Amino acid sequence: MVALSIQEVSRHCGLSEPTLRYYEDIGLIGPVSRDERSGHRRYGTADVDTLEVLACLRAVGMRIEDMRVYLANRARGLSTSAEQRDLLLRQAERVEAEIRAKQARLGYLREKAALWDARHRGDAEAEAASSARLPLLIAGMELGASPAR
Amino acid sequence: MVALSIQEVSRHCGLSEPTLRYYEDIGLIGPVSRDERSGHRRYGTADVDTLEVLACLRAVGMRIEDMRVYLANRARGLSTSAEQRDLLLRQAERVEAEIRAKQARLGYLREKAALWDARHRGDAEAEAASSARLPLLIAGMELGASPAR
DNA sequence: AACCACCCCTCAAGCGCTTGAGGTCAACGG
DNA sequence: CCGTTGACCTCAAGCGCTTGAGGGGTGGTT
Repeated sequence: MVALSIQEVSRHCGLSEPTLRYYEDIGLIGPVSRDERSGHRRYGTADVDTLEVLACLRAVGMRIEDMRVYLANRARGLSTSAEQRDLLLRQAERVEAEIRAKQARLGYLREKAALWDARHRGDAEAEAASSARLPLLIAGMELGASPAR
Repeated sequence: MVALSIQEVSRHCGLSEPTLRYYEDIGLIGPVSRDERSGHRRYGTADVDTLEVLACLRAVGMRIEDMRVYLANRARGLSTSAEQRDLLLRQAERVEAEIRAKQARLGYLREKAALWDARHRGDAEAEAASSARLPLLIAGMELGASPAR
């Protein structure tokens, strides 16, 4: 039985140490066993496996409550496989929307930077051109879109 | 002098009503004038102009404190144009990194969905193939990357 | 006049972490 | 043997909103 420290687990699966503690606090994982004398967390293989999955789900922006559902389904095995698939596909759609939104925003940022650069250089013509392009970019953005999740 | 309601401004610039109130609370904008008898907020042209900019900056993930800097610089005019440009370009780089991270995560999600779908269909071969591809996708993700900002 | 539907208001709490303060334990060098 | 890292611990507060509770004002119907 391996018994990794919080730092090792953090590096391994890319979740910060506070996040690991937080996930334990809210009962997503664990309770994680402790080193008798120091009281430090020692993560076993099962914990790490679960955390790897959680890290990926989190990375794609899944909410905690959906993670709970996913883990519960996983524990129940095959019977829920269609549900698992749909949970993930819905999430994938959300991520795609976020990517599209971000690309639009990126265009805006770059144009706005060009505008200030033109001002900086005292290039009135370039400044006017940028100013003219900006409203189009704003129009291209889905305004209602969430900022970052 | 126009005097838009909070709902109108919200729709116009894509910030939620609570967010508009919040931005006023923390002094990013305003204080916004009020309708004498009802106490409702009435936004003027200057407010709306500022909010349009803020909506875009927020949409690209700029933090509140950077927005304050941006607005302060804007008020000071040309002298800070190079600074403005750099503030925006730094932000653009962050957004690009986020997009790359999200695309990697999307691939992971889709593969994981395929895995559960294979399980659902009882297709052991497809399941094994998906299982084999997943670790590569995980390896391709920048694990340390922030989930969404 | 009473009722309803809206729009707006102000708190207060929740979300999913991050950051920071303050303290313990274990191994190391001087 | 003492002092210093360094990794860990536990709160508590902060971030940037969102959500929800509890209420008021206005306008149009019955």
